[in-house]
Amino acid sequence: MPELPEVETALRGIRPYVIGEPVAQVVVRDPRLRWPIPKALGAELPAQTIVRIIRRGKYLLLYGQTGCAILHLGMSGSLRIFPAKTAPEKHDHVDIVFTNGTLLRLRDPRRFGALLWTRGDPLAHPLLANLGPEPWDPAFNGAYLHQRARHRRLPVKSFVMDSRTVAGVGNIYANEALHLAGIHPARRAGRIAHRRYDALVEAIRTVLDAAIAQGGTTLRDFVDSAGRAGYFKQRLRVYHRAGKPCPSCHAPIRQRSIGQRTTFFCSSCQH
DNA sequence: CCGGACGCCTGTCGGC
DNA sequence: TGCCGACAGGCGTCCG
Repeated sequence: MPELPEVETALRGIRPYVIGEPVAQVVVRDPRLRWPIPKALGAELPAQTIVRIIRRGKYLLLYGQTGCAILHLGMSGSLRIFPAKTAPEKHDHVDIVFTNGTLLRLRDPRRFGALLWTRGDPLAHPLLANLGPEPWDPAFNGAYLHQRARHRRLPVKSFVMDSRTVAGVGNIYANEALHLAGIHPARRAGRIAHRRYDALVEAIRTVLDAAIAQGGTTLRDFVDSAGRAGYFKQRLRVYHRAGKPCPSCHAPIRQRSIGQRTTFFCSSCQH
């Protein structure tokens, strides 16, 4: 599910409820996520206060005083704020209960998500150490992409979905940004001109900004911290729109698989 | 080093 | 109505 805009939506929703709140307890009903939830999380986080929350790519980092929780929502994860007495439902694997009578609840039906605990710098954790720049980082620009793509033969769509290239761009927004930039998703990354990479950087930022403004995209699972769906689905130009008219030229949107991921594009406007 | 394939897990949907 | 395969927003790991 969640790509950068959905994780950012989750962050903005939970932040006011979580920052500065002392943790009373951590309830782990099922530790079997992508990696087992470490015992240290439940042992150390209670009695601490969450002092800071940031997003890095698709990761959320919840900083306590002696360590940091690293959270990833995988394909189907979501975070909700509830009154502390609210009964859990199926797939509600973890609660972080605060002393003020609220809790932060992680639901993840497919359990591709992760919740880890580190005492060191979370940005140096192996899962985060090799992430590329954030999309709005000035270092993420056309020259950077053009340089990094040199001699690479993989499809540009796979190239931008590689988290080492840029953090946070998943399947939906890669499709959308490539359409906005007029670049065919199967084009070899090393055969795209510098100027077209300038356009792609702008397109990625535009699409992500717009999606965040709509509270993300809900295809099925995703809800924000208050349980509301995101509305960017209504603005999708190509994703899940096979056979429907291209918003630019009205030619039918095509669908094929690239890099084992479903890909949507307009063969008339994207080259 | 690079690019592609696989597998993790559960739920849903379409076709027969 | 029921069953069965295909597919789904991610990504670490393995293989050639």
